[in-house]
Amino acid sequence: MNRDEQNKAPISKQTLNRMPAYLLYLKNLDLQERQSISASAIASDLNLNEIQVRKDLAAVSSSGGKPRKGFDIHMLIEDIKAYLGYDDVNNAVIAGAGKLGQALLCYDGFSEYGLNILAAFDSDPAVIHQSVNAKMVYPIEKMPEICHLLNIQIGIITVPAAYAQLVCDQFVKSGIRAIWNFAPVLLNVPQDILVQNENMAVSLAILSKHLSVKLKKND
Amino acid sequence: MNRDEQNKAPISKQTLNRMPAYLLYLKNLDLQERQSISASAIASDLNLNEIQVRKDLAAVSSSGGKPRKGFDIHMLIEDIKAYLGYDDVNNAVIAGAGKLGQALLCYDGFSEYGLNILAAFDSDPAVIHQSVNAKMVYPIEKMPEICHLLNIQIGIITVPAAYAQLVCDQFVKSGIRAIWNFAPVLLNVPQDILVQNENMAVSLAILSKHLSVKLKKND
DNA sequence: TATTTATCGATATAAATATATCGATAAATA
DNA sequence: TATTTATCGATATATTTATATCGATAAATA
Ligand SMILES: NC(=O)c1ccc[n+]([C@@H]2O[C@H](COP(=O)([O-])OP(=O)(O)OC[C@H]3O[C@@H](n4cnc5c(N)ncnc54)[C@H](O)[C@@H]3O)[C@@H](O)[C@H]2O)c1
Ligand SMILES: NC(=O)c1ccc[n+]([C@@H]2O[C@H](COP(=O)([O-])OP(=O)(O)OC[C@H]3O[C@@H](n4cnc5c(N)ncnc54)[C@H](O)[C@@H]3O)[C@@H](O)[C@H]2O)c1
Repeated sequence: MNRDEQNKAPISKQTLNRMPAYLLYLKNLDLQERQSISASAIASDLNLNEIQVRKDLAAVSSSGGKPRKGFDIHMLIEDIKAYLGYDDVNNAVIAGAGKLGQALLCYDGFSEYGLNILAAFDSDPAVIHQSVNAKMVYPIEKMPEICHLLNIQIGIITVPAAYAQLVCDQFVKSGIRAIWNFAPVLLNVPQDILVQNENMAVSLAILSKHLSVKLKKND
Repeated sequence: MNRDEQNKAPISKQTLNRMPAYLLYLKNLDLQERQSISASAIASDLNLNEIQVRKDLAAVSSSGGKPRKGFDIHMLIEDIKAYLGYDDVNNAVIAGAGKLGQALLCYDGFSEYGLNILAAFDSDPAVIHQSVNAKMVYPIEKMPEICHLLNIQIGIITVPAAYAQLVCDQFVKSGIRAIWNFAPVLLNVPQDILVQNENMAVSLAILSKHLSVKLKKND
């Protein structure tokens, strides 16, 4: 049990958003070379404010940092993983074994984050009953049965936009509790189901704004 | 020229993040059925605060809303697109024509956001000199030449994590001004280059936290 | 035409988040 | 061992973001 679960205030959304970056940074440090690191050093490397980093880390660290040394890297990694829930394995399935769906099926890196993709569903006879990266693609009609059987928590949507709501409804009926949506659609779900949109549109807007500002300065 | 460019304060980051959702929502409205919509109605449909929506829209709308009617849907769509920079076309290339890179190459939806992917680069002889969705995959060595030739602004990184920094450096040398990075790596770039990370880890952390909280409540 | 009303936009307040200050302390150094 | 110092963590302040209040107004209704 970490300090958060014991007595600390819930962690802010912004802090949560920064956590994966800290984790990535810490994992790339050479543990042979050093065992601990200060919030100041992390802040400097990640171009963040030093106090912000210190507060973020204090919020998840189980043991705290030490003056003149900082935080124990290994413990901090474990604390962040535990906080982010990467230690809890969640079963997931994909709806839509097309280009993107297959890329996700083939990616083994998700296990790092506790995501365990077990199977996929599709409506196209050309892909069903085949396996992709040792994961079966089932006909979409089998979704309720298989989801209940495998105790699936997360449904991943990679069907064309036009079918996303339909497939979403099927997921809800199949007992999933969260949806990871890659289709450019705003999904309607019951209150207790979480929809996490992977919205590339936001990234593209930020890129586009950066470029247009730069262009203007050069004018 | 919209009101922002004329005289208004710069728009907040949070407002920018919500814009793509407004745009998607507005695009799905039936223009035959209705020509205008109120901030209150949008807020209700998107589960957002009404005042927040009104302020967000006021920040980008060129003409403002009218009492009892709201905002003109068509104009609002155009205003948001212009604000997000989706009207400005930016040329891009992909480094890494593997599973994910090819999915991106095949996706034609990016043109909606002003992203124009022209070609890809790879080091694997099995994929180079082939075309994917009518876009050529060139040997990675040709990157500087082709990027300069095609006036590429954005470099998309879909190589394995271990090669991401290397490829990133090549992009910088090739004169790109922004990077869209899908590899789980924190890239080092010069000050004036923007790195936009497509960090699926954040989504997975949010999903995981949602599920773990739910589980606890049921205990 | 007068009245009502939904909605806007401006201004005010509240909440969340970021940054600054400073005393305490563990490790390094003299 | 005494002194210095980098860093922490607590508390304070500033900034950003979200929400509330309210008068003005264009459209609907009487
Ligand atoms: N490819 C990308 O890079 C990319 C990027 C961003 C977003 N997206 C979104 O992801 C989704 C998938 O994109 P894609 O490029 O993989 O498309 P795709 O056409 O390659 O794959 C879609 C798959 O969904 C299946 N399908 C269609 N209707 C179905 C249904 N009712 N039930 C089950 N399966 C069904 C199809 O048979 C196909 O295999 C789209 O919504 C797209 O907008 C894709
Ligand atoms: N596939 C996914 O769903 C997914 C999801 C999230 C993140 N990612 C990340 O995206 C990246 C690509 O994933 P993928 O599944 O497409 O991998 P992949 O192995 O299918 O593709 C990688 C491609 O990069 C090429 N490559 C390797 N080194 C290169 C170099 N030095 N120069 C040019 N090309 C080079 C390879 O030849 C290959 O074609 C990885 O960093 C991965 O972590 C992938």
